[in-house]
Amino acid sequence: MSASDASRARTRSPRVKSRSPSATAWTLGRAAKTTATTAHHHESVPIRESKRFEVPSETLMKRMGGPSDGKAGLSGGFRTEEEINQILYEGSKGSKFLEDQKRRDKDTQAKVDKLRGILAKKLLEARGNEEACADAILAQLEETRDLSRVITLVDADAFYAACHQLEDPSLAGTAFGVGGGMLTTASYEARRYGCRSAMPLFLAKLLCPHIKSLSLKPELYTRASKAIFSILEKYGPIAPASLDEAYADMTDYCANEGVTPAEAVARMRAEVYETTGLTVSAGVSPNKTLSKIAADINKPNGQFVIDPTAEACQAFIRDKPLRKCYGIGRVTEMLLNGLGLKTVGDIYKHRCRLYLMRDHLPFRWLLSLYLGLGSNSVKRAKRGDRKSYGAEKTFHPTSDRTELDNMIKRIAKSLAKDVARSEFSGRTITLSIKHDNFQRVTRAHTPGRNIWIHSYQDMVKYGLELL
Amino acid sequence: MSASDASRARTRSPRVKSRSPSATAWTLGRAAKTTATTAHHHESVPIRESKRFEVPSETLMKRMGGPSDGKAGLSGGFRTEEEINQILYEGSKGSKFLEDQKRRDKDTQAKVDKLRGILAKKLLEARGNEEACADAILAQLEETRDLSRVITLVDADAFYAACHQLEDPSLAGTAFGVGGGMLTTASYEARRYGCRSAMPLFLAKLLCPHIKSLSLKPELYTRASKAIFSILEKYGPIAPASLDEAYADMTDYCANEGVTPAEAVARMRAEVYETTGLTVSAGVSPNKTLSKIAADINKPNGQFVIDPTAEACQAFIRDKPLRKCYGIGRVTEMLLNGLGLKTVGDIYKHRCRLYLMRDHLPFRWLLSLYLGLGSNSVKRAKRGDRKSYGAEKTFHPTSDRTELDNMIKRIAKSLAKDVARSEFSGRTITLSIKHDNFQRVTRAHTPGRNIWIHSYQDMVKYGLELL
DNA sequence: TACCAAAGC
DNA sequence: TACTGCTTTGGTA
DNA sequence: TGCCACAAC
DNA sequence: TACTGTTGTGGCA
Ligand SMILES: Nc1ncnc2c1ncn2[C@H]1C[C@H](O)[C@@H](COP(=O)(O)OP(=O)(O)OP(=O)(O)O)O1
Ligand SMILES: Nc1ncnc2c1ncn2[C@H]1C[C@H](O)[C@@H](COP(=O)(O)OP(=O)(O)OP(=O)(O)O)O1
Ligand SMILES: [Mg+2]
Ligand SMILES: [Mg+2]
Repeated sequence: MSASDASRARTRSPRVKSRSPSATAWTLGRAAKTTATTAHHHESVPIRESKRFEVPSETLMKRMGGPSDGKAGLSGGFRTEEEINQILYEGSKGSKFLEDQKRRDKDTQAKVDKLRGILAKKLLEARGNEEACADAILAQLEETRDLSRVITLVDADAFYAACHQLEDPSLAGTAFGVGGGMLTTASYEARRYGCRSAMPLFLAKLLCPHIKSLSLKPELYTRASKAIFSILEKYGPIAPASLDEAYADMTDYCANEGVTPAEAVARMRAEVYETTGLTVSAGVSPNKTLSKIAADINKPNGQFVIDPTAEACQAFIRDKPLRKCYGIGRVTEMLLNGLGLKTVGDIYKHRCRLYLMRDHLPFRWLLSLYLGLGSNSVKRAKRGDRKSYGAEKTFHPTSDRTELDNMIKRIAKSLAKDVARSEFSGRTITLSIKHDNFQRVTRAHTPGRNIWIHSYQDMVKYGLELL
Repeated sequence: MSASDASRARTRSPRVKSRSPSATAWTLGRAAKTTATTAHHHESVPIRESKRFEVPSETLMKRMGGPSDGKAGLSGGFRTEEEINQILYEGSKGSKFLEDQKRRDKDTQAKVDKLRGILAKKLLEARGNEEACADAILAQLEETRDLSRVITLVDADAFYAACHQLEDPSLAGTAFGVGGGMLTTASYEARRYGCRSAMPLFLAKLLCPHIKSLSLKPELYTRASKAIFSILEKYGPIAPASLDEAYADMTDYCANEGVTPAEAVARMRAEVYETTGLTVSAGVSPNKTLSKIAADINKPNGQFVIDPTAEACQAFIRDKPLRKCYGIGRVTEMLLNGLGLKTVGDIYKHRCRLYLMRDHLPFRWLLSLYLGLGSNSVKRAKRGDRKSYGAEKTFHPTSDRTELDNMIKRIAKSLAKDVARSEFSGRTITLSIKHDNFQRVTRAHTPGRNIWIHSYQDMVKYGLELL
């Protein structure tokens, strides 16, 4: 940090954290690293074996599938997951992205090791009452079970792709993806080859050389989204969860119409299709947690209903891999794997050790997952509830500070425009830089409790000086 | 980093590691942290219990004794170690130093947890042949045992203090320490109160209010050191390990004079005392590792001889706490404790798990420790072997960059003088800054394989620009 | 409050 | 050759 | 090579 | 109120 930077930081930036130099030292050494020294008392220690030939670990290979992989259980394709991951790995070899994936994999492995260590210690201190404690909590959670409502999750099939297909019906049945350079989704035909959301086009082409890619058309999706939601609303209160999915509370509809949930949802899906030309899939159960998982089961253009009984709920979720649950991603899955859990049912099997680990894991949430419990509150968020607006752009790596500054300013302008249009204002401005090794640093500043930021000038004034 | 820094860095400094910005993002948020949000699917999860009342951990309390504590088994004082640590803890409460100790303690605990986790995993994969493998290596190491030499470690008693006492005999029997503000050593009388090396004076006074502190007089110690070593040389080749301790190979002396090692060492110690007025303690065994530990046993002014048999060597070291071994400090001790080892004998008991952990621990070195093996090579380092020179100074924390720069330059001058006097030159210059929270950052630079640094100008030119 | 990791679409 | 852009949550200091 | 943690006196 | 100064080793990226 230069002198001028330092002084600015001192007068204003809180991120210095009152850490001041209190000593300095110089060392002048023959070399940065001294080789082959006789290590005093270690003289008799033989040299450690050198590292083995590098072979990608199983967990790293799983990472290759991208974030969406493992969640949506794709099947019926030309290749197995292993073959797909192998191709992706070969195609990624030597890239900085892969290096970053390796780093993350190592970090996660380290977390797993640490957690297992804590478990080992806790097991020694176990008092023998863990099962009783866990069971007591299970009983307490069971008390809260509410089977009275019909909660549906509706999720559009290959949403962006379907929207484009509406515009251009000749796309039907062809392999294509949406997004320039990076796929946001892939048509079901493309998925058979292994193409997925969040996959770069150049890799998708390794899997499916004839894949076509379409540019993003955001207006298309918001329009379709509104069309879908306005139909859903006829069946009960809804809570949109993203552009292409929403929860609906269809309890009253079923009661009023005297139809089963299955029938009600079938009607709703049919109406969506007839009105918009889009197919949606749905999951139905007494709560959002289960419905979310259920919606994936008969995708695309299907539905799955879980009977509103405690038994059906538990039976449904018991054998599901933990990764299927909303909130359990790659890392949490590996952590739980490390403790010996693979499926939701294992939560019960290992409730003792989970109880011991309750300070390090969301214990009660896991138990309620096992019981098939979940929230059934379906409330539409108000527009004013939105917490933040952001804008981001990736560019060719640059080490030219001026060029960087220009980029930063351009993004700020774009955000400012967005914010102005929505009449939003905030108190904390955050600037984030992604480096070409995919590491990110963020710098944030809150000028004051009552100081609201809206304009481009404000953003740059407060944000850009953070570096 | 400012524009000017960045450009300089690009042209010269390797520490940028080719990490260039590749994306920027802005986020404008309502607040830095949003409170009491309803967490989608986690809604039914109750809030975690808040942290317990803060009470210092056992390991943190052990830290209070300072680095020397636990190594040198002080005993016969007025207070127990626990009482001493309690007083030191109270005296340190609220200080940044203590915060740093807490941080380090936490880091170490995390390491322990991680290691235990790895162990747990390895235990699952255990193939059952670990004992055989370990025993094979033990046998192989046993082959290397060499009992033929008489290796002595001589270590002066309360060295700096003793030097001062020679100058001022009235200090004899009184409680005093050496060092302004920070004690480098304490007289044996002061040690009875708990005063130790590396203890700040203000804490020493809590333990021993009448302690006197003397300023450092480096010439005194180097002179005394030379005097001692020149006597040791009469008894065989020596290898100084610090100002106040040296290894001596007395094999030939014993053979030529026809005396036992005990008698030879007694003579040597007597001669040192008669000539210099300083008492030294000594350990004798077939290797440096054992002699080092042995020298502490009958301190002060005593000696301990280990018979040159495999049995005696093993019996001697078996029940010693691991911490007594050279190379096992606070962290390594805790790591080994975490694996269930406390004494050197436990290395054998747990050789199977140590074998499993051989990639994460110095396995063979630990085994040879258990066997009581060690190097017996006693070679005096040549003057030209020295690898680095350094200088460091602690000052009142400052956030004034100019003041800091001045300090940095002053230290560089002091180092340059030292280096000039010794006609040393090096290729890597390192600048280190200690902050008031005791965190350190270091920046190093090697201008080139054939570029040698000696002058103040070189140091500042290459070093100061590192920040 | 600030920073980062994880998770979702 | 090449790996997005958006929002939210939770842990930690 | 550069950076940090650990260890020792 | 307050917690050094010097040298060396070893792991990791
Ligand atoms: N990683 C991503 N980056 C950007 N946009 C994404 C990403 N994942 C999904 N989207 C967009 C495009 C998707 O069509 C839309 C809905 O996502 P999602 O429901 O998960 O998949 P999908 O609707 O395309 O297929 P399906 O639901 O049939 O599995 O959100
Ligand atoms: N942490 C330290 N910082 C600075 N100087 C130290 C430190 N520890 C020791 N010294 C100096 C002062 C000591 O007198 C000298 C020799 O150290 P050492 O042999 O460990 O203790 P000692 O000789 O003072 O007592 P004894 O050997 O009797 O236990 O080195
Ligand atoms: Mg969808
Ligand atoms: Mg000594």
